[in-house]
Amino acid sequence: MDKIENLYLALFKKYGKPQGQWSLWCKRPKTLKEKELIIIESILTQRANWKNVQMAIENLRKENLLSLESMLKSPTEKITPLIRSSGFYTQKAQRLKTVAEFFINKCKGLKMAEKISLDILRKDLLALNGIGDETADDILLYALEKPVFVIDEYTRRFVLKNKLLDTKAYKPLQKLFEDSLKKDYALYQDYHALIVIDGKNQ
DNA sequence: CACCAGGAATGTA
DNA sequence: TACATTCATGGT
Repeated sequence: MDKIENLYLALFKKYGKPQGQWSLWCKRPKTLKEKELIIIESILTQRANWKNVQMAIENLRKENLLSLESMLKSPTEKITPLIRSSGFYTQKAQRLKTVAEFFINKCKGLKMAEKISLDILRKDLLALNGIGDETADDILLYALEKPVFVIDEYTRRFVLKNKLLDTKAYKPLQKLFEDSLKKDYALYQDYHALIVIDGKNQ
């Protein structure tokens, strides 16, 4: 009888498992390399459409820059022109370096980062320049497979459309989903992806 | 030619 | 807390 749960079932019935761009982000399990790619994509996709992000990803791939390790070693001036198509390229080049530095140096690698508690990790990510609520949760949910529900513009429209809650604030919306659903990262991944897929379909 | 796309930081009231 | 502005490209 829970509305949030029923809306998920309706979306899944309509679209099935998230496809296309989401097939990697919702893949389970993921290799370490795939997780690093998702972290890089989560930065590049900030206020950018997926097609433009993929052009940047291809450029990075040609230069073997799709790992956090190589990203950290590469000078910012080398990254900037490669990610031009994703927009805000000066900022994003710096943000990629910041995130790579965090996971490689501070966490001693992605594998070690996964062992850190969700609360600490989220706080540390938010302290980084260029990482806000949404990007932090993208990384936590899709790359580190932590049970946090991602709130974005599509989710806000979804909540508004279904009259679930009358606010745009991040935390209350996140709590709305997390309180109504089983604490399951796989469910959170698919649900959020389906909300975006459905939103783009409108 | 105007508007928008998986945002975030900064400043103002 | 709630807006407004800035950063910027490629697609429609």
